[in-house]
Amino acid sequence: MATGRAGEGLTERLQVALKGRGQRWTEQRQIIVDVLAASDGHATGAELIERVREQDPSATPSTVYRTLDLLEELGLARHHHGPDGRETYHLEETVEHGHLHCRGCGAEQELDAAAAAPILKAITSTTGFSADLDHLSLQGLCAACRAAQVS
Amino acid sequence: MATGRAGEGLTERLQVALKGRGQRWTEQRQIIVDVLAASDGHATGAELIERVREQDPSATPSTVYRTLDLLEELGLARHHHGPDGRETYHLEETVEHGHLHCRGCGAEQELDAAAAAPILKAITSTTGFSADLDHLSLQGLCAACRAAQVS
DNA sequence: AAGCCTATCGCAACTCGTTGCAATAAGCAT
DNA sequence: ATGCTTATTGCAACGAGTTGCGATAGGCTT
Repeated sequence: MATGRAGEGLTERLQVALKGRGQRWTEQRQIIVDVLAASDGHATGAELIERVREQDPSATPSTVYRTLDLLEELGLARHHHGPDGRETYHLEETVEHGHLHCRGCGAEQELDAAAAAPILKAITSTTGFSADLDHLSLQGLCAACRAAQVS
Repeated sequence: MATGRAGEGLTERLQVALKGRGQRWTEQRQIIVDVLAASDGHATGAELIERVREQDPSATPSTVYRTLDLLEELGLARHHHGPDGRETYHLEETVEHGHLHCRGCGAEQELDAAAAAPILKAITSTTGFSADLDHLSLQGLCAACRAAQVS
């Protein structure tokens, strides 16, 4: 985890996928993928840019965001929006998961596929809608804060 | 519907609530509330600013956003983030509801409290988390798109 | 090895939203 | 009505993210 260097398999998969679409493998993209791999968990766009810049000061926001979009198209990365609307990215390697933001204590907990299954099922059965777990970002009160609010 | 003028009761409620907090009732705020009331359904921050400007060209983004925040504190308005992270506001008068964005056809459907109940219950029972319906903004595939995707 | 096509990059300008600060004005007390 | 306190406004600068465009450079062809 968080090796600081994308696994060889990952880089190769990318090169092949890009070539197949007539797209190119560049040093910049290597760096961005590495940074993303090193930021296991989540990172905002701004954070990623900052870290990429440490390795290549000439990198610009547009390039980073465009690469991030590309990685999403390839199904390699995902992004979701936090409660403030800011973007957060993570590698697809990371298990697909949802997010729960507590507006009481500000804590953020993850929601893995197993825990989410009953929820997604409830959504489908009441609305016919099949929701993407990765975009499931809820805000509310966690159990602890609800207990504390008995007041 | 969409009267273009906030109901008298609404304005009065606001004035009282503000006074109670040592805050002030201003022409700007009247305009913003009116615009919000006229935009039945939802409107992005930028849209609201534009409409407010039609009535008062001297209004600035900061004022509008600050007023919107205030209205939320008072429980009079709500905002949520669309799939692109942009903000969308609506009056609290509007029934509390969630949102479902279909990534297939781009349609957006609302999720009323009754339909959401089983979902919220599932969330609470599997995570102990009590989610806010108004921040429930899901992305996925609607029934129609899923059917069309049988491919 | 040289050349060509075009994907990618960096720049600059722009949109949406936020924040600090000084000037204005709302609403209370006199 | 006059003055005082301070909430609110407008401005200007900033942070995050996006987009158009000319310049660079990747990688295939010859």
